[in-house]
Amino acid sequence: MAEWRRTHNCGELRQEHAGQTVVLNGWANSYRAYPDQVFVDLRDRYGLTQIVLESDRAEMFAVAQEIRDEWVLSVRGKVRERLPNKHNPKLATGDIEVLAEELIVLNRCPTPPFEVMSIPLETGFGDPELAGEDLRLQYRYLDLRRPSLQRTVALRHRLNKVIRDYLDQERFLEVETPLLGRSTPEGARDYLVPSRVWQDEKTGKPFWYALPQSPQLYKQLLMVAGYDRYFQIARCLRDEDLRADRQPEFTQLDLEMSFVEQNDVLTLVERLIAEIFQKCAGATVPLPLPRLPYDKAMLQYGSDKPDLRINGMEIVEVSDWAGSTEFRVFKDVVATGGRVRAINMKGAVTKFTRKQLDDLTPFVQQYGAKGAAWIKVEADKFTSPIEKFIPASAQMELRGRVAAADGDVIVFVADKEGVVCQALGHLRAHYAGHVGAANYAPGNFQLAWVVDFPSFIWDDEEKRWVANHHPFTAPRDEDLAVLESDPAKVKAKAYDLVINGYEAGGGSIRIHSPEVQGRMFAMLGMSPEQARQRFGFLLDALKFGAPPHGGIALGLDRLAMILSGTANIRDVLAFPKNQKARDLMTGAPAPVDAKQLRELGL
RNA sequence: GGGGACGUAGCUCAAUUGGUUAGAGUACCGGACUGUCGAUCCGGUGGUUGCGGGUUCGAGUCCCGUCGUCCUCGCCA
Repeated sequence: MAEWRRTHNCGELRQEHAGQTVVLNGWANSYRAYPDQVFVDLRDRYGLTQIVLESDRAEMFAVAQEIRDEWVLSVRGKVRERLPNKHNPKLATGDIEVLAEELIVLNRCPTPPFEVMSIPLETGFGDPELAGEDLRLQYRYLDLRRPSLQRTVALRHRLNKVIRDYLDQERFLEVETPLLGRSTPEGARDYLVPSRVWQDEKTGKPFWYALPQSPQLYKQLLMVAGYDRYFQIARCLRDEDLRADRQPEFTQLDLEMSFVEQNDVLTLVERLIAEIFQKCAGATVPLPLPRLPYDKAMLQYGSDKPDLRINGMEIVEVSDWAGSTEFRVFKDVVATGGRVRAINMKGAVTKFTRKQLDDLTPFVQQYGAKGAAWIKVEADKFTSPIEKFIPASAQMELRGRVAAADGDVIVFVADKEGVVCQALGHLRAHYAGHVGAANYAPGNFQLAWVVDFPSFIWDDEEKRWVANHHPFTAPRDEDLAVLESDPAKVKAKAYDLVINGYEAGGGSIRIHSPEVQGRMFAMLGMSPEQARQRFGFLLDALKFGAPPHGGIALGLDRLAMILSGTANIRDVLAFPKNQKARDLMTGAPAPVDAKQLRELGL
């Protein structure tokens, strides 16, 4: 058989190669057939090159006429400059073409279930008439041929490489930790793996491994072991319901450092982040990143991951004002310890119909609020269903409080504080684009650290304090004194990296003192025995000389989403699962043989 | 577990809001064409309107159930 292996790829030939004999391999991206000529655009990862096959080679030409989309071809031929006026500026290789002298069909392809690509790579990012996502997931290997997916796969590679290069330079060691571990009670549901070897003697049921929700425990053990700078690009698994930005298995950059305080971690990581944005998106991120206290984020933006691309539209506390109006809903909420807060949507009067204003109520009801009140601020009056409950003096005061000008729309939510935050936070994020308050231009990245998270949150159902982050997160030194007496006031040495409204990562300084760790477990309602049973090995390790340490985990899938400008996490994974955690290509999860189950005692 | 949207030709969509034989683009098949490049032109094949039931003289359209996909609340750090 003739030599068919490529000498060049489909994206690299230029005028300077004219006259050379080359061999190209690739997929037929499209074909255009004439009686005496067939044009084929040959595609690989690197680009498209036009092949011309002519009828003077009768045997070859007969085959060429059969070529259809996605056939795999090898073409030997001579590079030549295209005829005058026949250059194609849409193609990087558009100044040349390859006149085929020999054609080898490496593989035929049936008509694909959907059109892979009819548009040249360089002409646009969006693929027109993209087939349904479930169909594309079923034939993922075809979908992955599309340039936009090839770009994100390449981006993931680059992201990983930038991370490894940077952390290597910073003396970090990449260490792998087990996939098969022990289930721990806190946090998300585990994916479980039965043990064939270890079974309960009485029942014959297997014991279980758990797949890691994160390498959290291991990285702390590595710190105890003296590996003072560790990282891992680690797969994590959580058996919870999915969202557009969540997969059952996902990838974190997990890192941990010894002998550091919070600011050491933030400084090192934000330099890494700036490097990532520079090298993966060509974007310059100014350092240091803003540090935004959690309380301020919740008050102003109603979210612990605010989208800072939104200008203004900040939430204003008006509970005291609301209590002085005649509006019953406001008065009752304030009287029962709730909050009334407002957002001023600048210039929004002309942007909302009456119906759209009334639709604010069902919108906030998604988040548990009873409704949203609104006021149109016009020349010298308020227009609103609740206008009659607001005396003139209160109207004047409100204008000042929310800096209202004519043409603005003020929106209120009155409820328990948590509900108000969530409702107004989502309202702000949802309507910012509508009222033109946001700059969502591609390449606009707004990053910040959110710091000073509460250590504990009160679980109303279980009537106890639960760890906001996890039970190993260190409280701030100055809050240790009130750990037991006023837990609501205790802030943690915990931090989240927030980018464009996404939580891109989070971490904390860990407790390294067994004494403090004991107090923490006690606060969480865990007896020493229970704590020992659940985390005994870690508590033992901490006793054996644990250094002060802390770290962070960055969600690399989300980071890749942000860098590539997609809102769909499946776009940045080679082989994603769908929203019900199914792999539509392989059919997983699937039943297994009875024999396998018997061996496992199931 | 709850809420919402969607499901029509291989693919992407339409069908005047319950009315005759369900259309278009693309793909595919055949033909025409000496340079195309999202080729063009002519012709053709292709439909259990996701599935099951119901209402009606009549259902792609309305109702109930079910399956699937996406978004979302709960959940998840």
